[in-house]
Amino acid sequence: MNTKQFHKLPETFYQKDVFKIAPKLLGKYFVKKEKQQFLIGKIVEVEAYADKIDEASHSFNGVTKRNTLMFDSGGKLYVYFIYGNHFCCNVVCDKEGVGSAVLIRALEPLKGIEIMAERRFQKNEVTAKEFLNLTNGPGKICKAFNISKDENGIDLCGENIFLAEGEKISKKNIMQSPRIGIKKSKELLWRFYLKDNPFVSAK
DNA sequence: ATCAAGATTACCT
DNA sequence: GGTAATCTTGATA
Repeated sequence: MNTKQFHKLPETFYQKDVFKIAPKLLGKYFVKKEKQQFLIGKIVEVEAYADKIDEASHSFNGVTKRNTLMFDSGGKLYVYFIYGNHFCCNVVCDKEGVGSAVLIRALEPLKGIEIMAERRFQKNEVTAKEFLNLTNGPGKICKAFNISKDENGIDLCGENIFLAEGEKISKKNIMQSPRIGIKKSKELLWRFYLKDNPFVSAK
């Protein structure tokens, strides 16, 4: 298996408004190339984070040491550490100077499931219930895909971690809701997820 | 220097 | 459905 068989998303895909990109990420494949094999998950839930108008965003108050990548040009991976335990990964959007990114909240595991299971549950077989629980949350995705501080800033147009064309999603299957786990800017409906997909983190 | 909050998760009742 | 765990970051002094 090599990367040629994937239709990798081009740089131009990412250099647009975050609010346009977020729903388009649904159905795309999130791919990580590892020594042993590829890990692949279909994106089923995301959240958009913007600057200036978005009080919940890390970028709301301008550039800091942590959020610098959000202001970089689109097509990078922004990884941050939260609650003393978890990493979350985001797709940086728009042109340089705009502080926006899309949080990847849930994946449907497609390939490399044994590796994900080992990292999440310390065993390579999973029950049906555990399968649904593998990557249905931002911290769980990073654990299963072994993504941490070291992956912060990775170029999504490179060979290591990238997004690829996946399933075609019809508009009527895209649900919209308030974002999860935030206190400010709750009124913005910037969470997008696939209707009836069992790997979505919450209703 | 100090401190409170946080884009979560797992485990409990 | 509620909450403890856990520690980095950014704001304030």
